[in-house]
Formats: sequence, structure tokens, C-alpha cells
Amino acid sequence: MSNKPATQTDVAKAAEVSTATVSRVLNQPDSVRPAVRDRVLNAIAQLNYVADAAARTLASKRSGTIGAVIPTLSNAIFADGIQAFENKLNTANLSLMLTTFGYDPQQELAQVRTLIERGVDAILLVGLSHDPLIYELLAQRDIPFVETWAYRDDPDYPCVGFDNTKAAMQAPQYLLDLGHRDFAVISGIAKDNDRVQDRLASMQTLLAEHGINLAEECIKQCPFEIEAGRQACRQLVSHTTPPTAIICTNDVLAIGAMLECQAAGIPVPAQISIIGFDDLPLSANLTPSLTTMHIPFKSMGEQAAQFLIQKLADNNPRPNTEVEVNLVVRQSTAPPAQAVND
Amino acid sequence: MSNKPATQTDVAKAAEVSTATVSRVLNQPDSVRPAVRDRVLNAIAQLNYVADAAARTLASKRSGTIGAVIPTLSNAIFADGIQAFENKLNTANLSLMLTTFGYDPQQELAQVRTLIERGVDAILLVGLSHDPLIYELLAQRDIPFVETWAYRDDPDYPCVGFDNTKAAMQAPQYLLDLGHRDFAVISGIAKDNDRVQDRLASMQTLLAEHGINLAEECIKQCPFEIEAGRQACRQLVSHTTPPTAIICTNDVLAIGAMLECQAAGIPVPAQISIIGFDDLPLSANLTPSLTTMHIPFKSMGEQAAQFLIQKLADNNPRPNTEVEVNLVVRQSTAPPAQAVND
DNA sequence: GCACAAATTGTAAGCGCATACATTTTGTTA
DNA sequence: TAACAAAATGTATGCGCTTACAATTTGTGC
Repeated sequence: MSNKPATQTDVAKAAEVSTATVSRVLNQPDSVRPAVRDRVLNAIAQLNYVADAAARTLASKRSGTIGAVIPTLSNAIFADGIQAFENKLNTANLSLMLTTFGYDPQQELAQVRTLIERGVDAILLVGLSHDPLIYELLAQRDIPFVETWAYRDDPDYPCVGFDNTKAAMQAPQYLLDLGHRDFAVISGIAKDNDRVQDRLASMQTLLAEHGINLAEECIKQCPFEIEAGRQACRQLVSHTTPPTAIICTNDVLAIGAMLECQAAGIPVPAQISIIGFDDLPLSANLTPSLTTMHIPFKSMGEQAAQFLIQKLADNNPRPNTEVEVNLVVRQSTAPPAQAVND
Repeated sequence: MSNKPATQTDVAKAAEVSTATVSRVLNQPDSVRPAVRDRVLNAIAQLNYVADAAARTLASKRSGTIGAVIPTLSNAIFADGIQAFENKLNTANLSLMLTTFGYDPQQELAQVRTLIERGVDAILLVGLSHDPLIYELLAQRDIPFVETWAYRDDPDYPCVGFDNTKAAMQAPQYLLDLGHRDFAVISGIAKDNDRVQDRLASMQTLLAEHGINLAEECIKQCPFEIEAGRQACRQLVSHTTPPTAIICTNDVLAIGAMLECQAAGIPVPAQISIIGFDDLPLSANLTPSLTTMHIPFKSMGEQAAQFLIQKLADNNPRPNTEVEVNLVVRQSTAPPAQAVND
């Protein structure tokens, strides 16, 4: 009806109360008598009143929005994690402001800046390694944050995640136990990605402890795409002494490797074992199904939200939460064809 | 250094100008002399000043944030589309407020309400069928919006998408041309999803025109999950007269069907043809690769953003944009085994 | 160098709300 | 029912910014 949206003042007039009372009805309904409250509520409904978030934020210093700064949505683990994060935020009447940075640290910093300007109450980050300026900005403005997808035991850096170093050892350990000695690795790009770096390093460490040093040409770093995983696999199996096992630092690349083997007629796991990391829904449905590390990203997203909600409510949530990850043994792994002879 | 974040007034003092000038440096830099501008810029840097978005929004009636209301992120097509949408928004200094509604119309309405309260400048919706109240709210506040993933030629309802009715006929038509007569359909849940409804209806219409009426047990509606696609396929092929072709209304279900066939040893396409809709990156990499409709979701997301950006800039962008979709013929389809006899 | 127009800068009034504080009303006790 | 405490409501300020308008400075043509 009216041209301009109704304001608190309009509601106050219609309900014959002061704006303070209207505000109270909205923010602390218990502090106003039912009779008055109903009058106000009626006026609100009548006028189709919607509180102005900007004014509210300006006056209260609380925006009710949470920022998330993730590498990309084109990766189901982040998409699903953020989905869970958003759902959980909703239960606390918080909204999600989402930004992506494409694994570029400068872009990440810029996005954090943007979110701070937008007045978010808290921020979710991915990983543990960020431009120092990010922490500085956050501290300066006293903005709570939580790091995800990784874990460290430092109360100054709240996190919800898992230890990538520990987790990434399980796959090679399992393959070693099966008797494999000839490994190859298909990894995401390590540059500017602490999770990948940790995983790669710990795999190599473990293998080295067992006297195995991966040649450079046995480690393929490639972008997060099925096609890239296929190509890397194609190169690896064309080596004069192809590996008996390929370890992938994520499922997308592992799936690419599996599909390449399938397309090339290489039997998995008879001739080559493949192991992934993430446990995407797809992974269990391939034939053979993919052995991989199960990562509970949804739960991680939820718990990250829960932490921030609690933090903003001034409860004092435990800063560091380690989520459980575990190796899911399926059909893509088996002892190497040339049985160990001893 | 300072306890409270610096305000415009602080900057003004430091630069020995008025707050209006500071504001101008930020919003219309060309309107202030370089010498003065530099002084202000210096002060800003010095004080680590960050403009308060709430105050800015309150005073200018522009929040610089755009809302998106999508069914779910747990679906690559939306995740990728939103990714592109966000990237494009960024180029115009706009931020994304993301909400999901899990295909529940009431939830969708609630999310739109929330976004309006948060003061978004514009909104992206998915599909053409929404609670009338949504349009009313949007109109009332004069908030521009754009509908995606579908197309209609009505300037009052700006959209960037494709005609689901037309698009969904291409797959059955192609299969008919190959000589198939025995069809089954694996579809997403049609309830509260106009895209799925349109696709289902148009397929049935086309088939009916060719004298083929799908029995009820030949149409499986199931949730958007690989596992569900597998199960549906399992049921379909167990029929006494199994179909020679399965049409899926999206790639996830088609992939599930393919994997089921693979696991069950049913040769595709020799015994059964499978056709999808979406063209996920995975689809091209399966063996056999999946014949499917290619939908340019990234481009759609970008163009939707572009439309809103233009709209907010008061340019008068073309309201309805139809994106091109096309059937990508790959290896999962072939003429039916029992060759047509005539 | 002067008169005037154009460009630049300053002044000050809100934007719509939350909230400290003041005032009024209600409830309680004797 | 008087006197007081507690609860409810109102008053009025300011959150930090943009912007119409006013005041000032700069530039131009002669």
C-alpha cells in the first residue's frame, strides 16, 4: 500500500506506543506486557513492517551475518561443508555471507577485508595457513573466527578439523601393510594449500621411514579435476616400472585415476591399487568401490557453526575440536600382484 | 593501536578535511583534488580505517550485497552456478549472501524474508514457481530479482535460463530416432520443483505423440543421489520387460544408473541406453561416457549476476536471457539390441 | 587585475534503530 | 489504603555514514 516501507516509528504510532517499546517487542518480548505486545505485533503485521538490518546493525553493533572464506564451491567437500554450516547458522538466526578465493592467498586476504567491511560478526576460514594480516585484522576488530579442514592444538587459533599429517599416513600405511613397495602419488597443488602440503609431506615421511623414496616423476601435482587425475594416472602407468599403488590426496583425483584405469583396461586392484581421500558419495558407488579416508565434512561444517554461535553468545566453547577420520577399506586396494617373496 | 576502530571523523581530522570529503574520496574520488585526496588516502592507511557497512547502507540505501536462494549446494550444478555468480558479483564489488531451502517452498519464502531483512539489493531465485508472497514482497520493496535455471518470455519476470520443456524433449527424441520404443525414466522429485515437472511432462508428451505411454512403474522419482539412481535402475532392469533406454532428468541419477549397470554386468549401451541431463564433468569421463544434455550453469550464473549488476546500475538490461543447451552424444546410447524390423 | 562561472569543499540534517536513563504504572506489604 | 519496590514504558541520544545545500576556492575571458 504505502510507498515507503514502514519504519519503527510508523509501527509505534499505529500501536500507540513509543519506538522503544516496538524495539523491545522485537528484541526482548518478555519485557513488555502481553496486551501491549499484541498491539505492537498487530501493527507490525498490519503495516508489513520489516526491521531495517542496517539501522539495527549500526545501533547494536551486531549484524547477524557470518562470513565464510573458502577456496571454491566447485569441490563437493566445501560445498557440502558450507551447506551444513549454513543450515546450522540458520538455526541461530544468522545469515551466511559467502566468498571464494580460488586458492589465491591475496584474494583470500581481500575477501576477509570485504567481509570485515560488510560487518560480519564472525568468520570461517579453511586451513591453518593464512596471510598474517588476516589474523591481525581479525584481532584488531575482535572478530571471532574458526579454522576448518585442519587441526592444531592452540587455543589462540580456534579450529574444527582433523590432523592432515596424521590422517594422510593411514593410506600409505595400509598399502605398506598389504605389501606394496612401488608407490606413486597424485596430489592436489601444494602451493598455497597447507592441507595438501601436510598430506604430501607426511606420506613421504612415512614411506621414507620404510626405506622408500618417491622419485620426483612419481609425484604428480594437478588441479582438482577428474580429467587431471586421469591424465596423471595415464602418465604414471606409462612408466617403465609402473607403481603397484597410487595414493591420491583427494577423491576427485582418485576417481579420475580409477576411470583412467577402467578406460585403459587396467584392472584395479589386481594390477594397481588406488586409494583416495575424502570419501565422496560417488566413491562408494564405483566398481570397484574406492578405498579412501572418510572425512566428515558435514559434521565439520556444523561444528564450526556451532562454535561460532556459542562464541557469539559469549559462552566459552572449547576452541579446538578434532573430528574423527578413518580409513574406509573398499575394493580398490589389494596386495600387489607380484607377491612379496621371503 | 587504538582501541576503537577509526571512523570517518577520525580520518577527517587526521587529514584536516570534512567528513564529506572523506566520503567523497571513497565514493567519487574524481570529485576531489588529487592533493586533498592523497592526504585523505594517507590518513585512511595510517588509521587502518575501514568504512562501516551498516552506516553506509543506512545512509545510502544500498547494501552492496546480493542474496541467492537456492535449493541446495549438495548438487554440483548449483554449487558451480553460484560459484560463477559470486565471482561475477565480486567484479562489481558486490557480496553474496547465500541461503538454501532444501526444496521446501515455505523455507524458500522464509529465506527470502530473511534476505530482505538483511537489506540485500537484489535476489537470485531458482526456477519459475514460487510462493506468490515472494513476488509481492520483492515488488513491495522494489527489489530486483532474477530467476535462473529456467526460462519464460515475460519481461515482468526477469530470467536467465533455458526452456526445460524444450530441452527435455531432445533426449527422448534422440532415443526414438535410434529406434528405441521401451523407455523408463529416472527423475528427481517433481513435487515443488518446476524444472523437474516441466521435464517430466514434456518427455511424456513427446513419447505419447509417438504412441508410447509410460507405465507408472517405468517412472521412478527419487532423491538427488547416486545411490538412489542405482536403486531405481536396479528396479527398472528387473522388470519382466526391461526398458532398452533409460532417460534421467539429471546426471547424478544417470551416473547412478550407469554405475548400477556396471556393477550388475549389464552392458551399456549394448543392452540398455542411458541418457542424462546437466553434463557434469564426471559424465564425460565415465566408461562408457554419458550422453547428456549440456547445460552451461557457469555461464548462467555469470549472466544472472551480470543482469543484476546492470539492473542495479540503472542500465536497462534485457530481462529475459535464454542460454543455449544441447545434446552431447557420447557412448552411453546406441540403437536398441533388437534392431527394428522393417 | 576584475567579474563571473565552475569546481571544490564544508555544514548539517537525517537514515532507522537500540538503549541508558527518566518517568510512569503496577503490584506488594503492612 | 498508604508507602514503597518492581515492572513497564517513554524520552532522547547517538551509532557512522551520505548527501542536499551553502560557502568557498579556483579558473576563465577580457
